[in-house]
Amino acid sequence: MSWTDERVETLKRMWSEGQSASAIAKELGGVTRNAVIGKVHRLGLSNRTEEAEAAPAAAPEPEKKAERKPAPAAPKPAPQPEPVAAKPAPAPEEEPATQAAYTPQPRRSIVPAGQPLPPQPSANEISPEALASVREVEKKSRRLSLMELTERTCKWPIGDPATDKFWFCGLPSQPGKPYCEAHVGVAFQPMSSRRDRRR
DNA sequence: CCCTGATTCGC
DNA sequence: GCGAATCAGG
Repeated sequence: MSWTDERVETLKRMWSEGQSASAIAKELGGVTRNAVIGKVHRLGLSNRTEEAEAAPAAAPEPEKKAERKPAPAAPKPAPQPEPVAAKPAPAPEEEPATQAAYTPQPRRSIVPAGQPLPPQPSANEISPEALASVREVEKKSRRLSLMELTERTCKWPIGDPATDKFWFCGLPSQPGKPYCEAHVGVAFQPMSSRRDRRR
């Protein structure tokens, strides 16, 4: 794999979004996180640190001349490294909901950058045995927060996202699966047993 | 142990 | 320029 314009673009975008090098590498495919990090540095967009400059000191960097790329040939719209444009990416954080006001928020999908996910153990039609099993697992859950999830942690949501009583299972997930063994069981039910389940 | 980014350096 | 190996952390 080589760094085509498109791939570099994806890299830049994801990096600026705060995605981790490994996540980017996985997205791109064909490269390791090392490759991504190396590229990031070569591109000079290492510092994810831009803003955060409310300090009194005016000129933080009396740079030399105001040299700018004259853009030799390509009259591109100049996607140059904007000085202080990118915003810190408003984290999709939910207010802890001070057990008082319970604003029925239209639960938006709360999920990293991954593509799969949003299950919803709620109003499902699962066998009582399976449910009991899940309950049992929930007691052992690591209660991870969104930020703590990785490719190897179970992403089964537990609790109500609208309250602070919400977390993810977090137990070791099955290789290649988003959930732990127990949750894989209830998440991926064969059509056969699923069908015909009377209401 | 899982993960993160940073750096080095042979290619 | 590239990225594996390595380093330095959390």
